Amino acid sequence: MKENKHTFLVKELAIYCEVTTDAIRYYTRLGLLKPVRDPANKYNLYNNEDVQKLRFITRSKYLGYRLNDIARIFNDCEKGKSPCPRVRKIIEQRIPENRKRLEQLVQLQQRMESAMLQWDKLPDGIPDGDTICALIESFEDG
Amino acid sequence: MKENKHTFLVKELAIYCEVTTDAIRYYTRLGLLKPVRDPANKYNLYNNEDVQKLRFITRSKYLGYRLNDIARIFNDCEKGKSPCPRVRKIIEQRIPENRKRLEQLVQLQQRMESAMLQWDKLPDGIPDGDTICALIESFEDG
DNA sequence: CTAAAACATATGAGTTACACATAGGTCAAA
DNA sequence: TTTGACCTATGTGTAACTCATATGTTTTAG
Repeated sequence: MKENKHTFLVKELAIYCEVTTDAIRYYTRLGLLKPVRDPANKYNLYNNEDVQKLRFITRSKYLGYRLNDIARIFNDCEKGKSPCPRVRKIIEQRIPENRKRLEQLVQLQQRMESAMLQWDKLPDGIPDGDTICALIESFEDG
Repeated sequence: MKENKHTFLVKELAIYCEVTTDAIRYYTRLGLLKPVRDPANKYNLYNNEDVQKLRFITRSKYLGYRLNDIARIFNDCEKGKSPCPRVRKIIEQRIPENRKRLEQLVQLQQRMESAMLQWDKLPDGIPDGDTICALIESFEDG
């Protein structure tokens, strides 16, 4: 008995699922959500399936999936194919990617903090022909 | 006696400074580099000042500055104004921003790894009306 | 009844820093 | 002279929206 035929206008769906109307419209443009058009006024009518999909999108993004990953997942489902192998494969790629990105950001953070410390003792420079910014040009790693 | 009037074509500069020609052209489009045009063939001729600027760009990016930050820094210099106060202010903003981003990525990493572990024991699901992807929908934090 | 407020639509620009592709002009070597 | 390597400008694609614009619709207040 899941025949709950409730429909939502975009803002109602936004409030219900705690996302912005802009995001919903964007997902709709991408074809991730497929609302029915009210012929009277051309408004988009979203239903329970869209609620489920939208929640799925939110959860997927929370796990690092991108919108085009999600599009492919939906595609698998429409063809009656299990999306799970794809889902596993994507996360296996994304974990090392993210680890790398993380390490880069950690190092950037260290450089920035190190620069701040070094610069605390330095005066501001006046631009001459040789120097653009005394602070940046004097920075040394380590 | 720094009157070294050597000039570089784009690829020469690229090799000399270890950046791509595309990047140099992009910086040039943005106005960060201002090569002289050879009237004979309309090629861009970069000089020592451009070498200095290009190296400055590379160092600045290494410290987390963005191209439009760098544009403003160059602007200060052209007006004879010290860019240092701006440089300090930017890095003070960027450090907490980056820390926040870093924390988000750490948490994402934890979620992804946690998901991988949970999913190792789970079979692939077949799409039915209720489930899109059994793995993603079964994921629980913590 | 009407006018304004609050909602809806589509569409295009802006964000970041390039990489890549296209179409075409230039130059050196074989 | 042709070929290959170089140069130019310009447009597209990337990620996931947000914001702005112009315009149509529905509801509500006066």
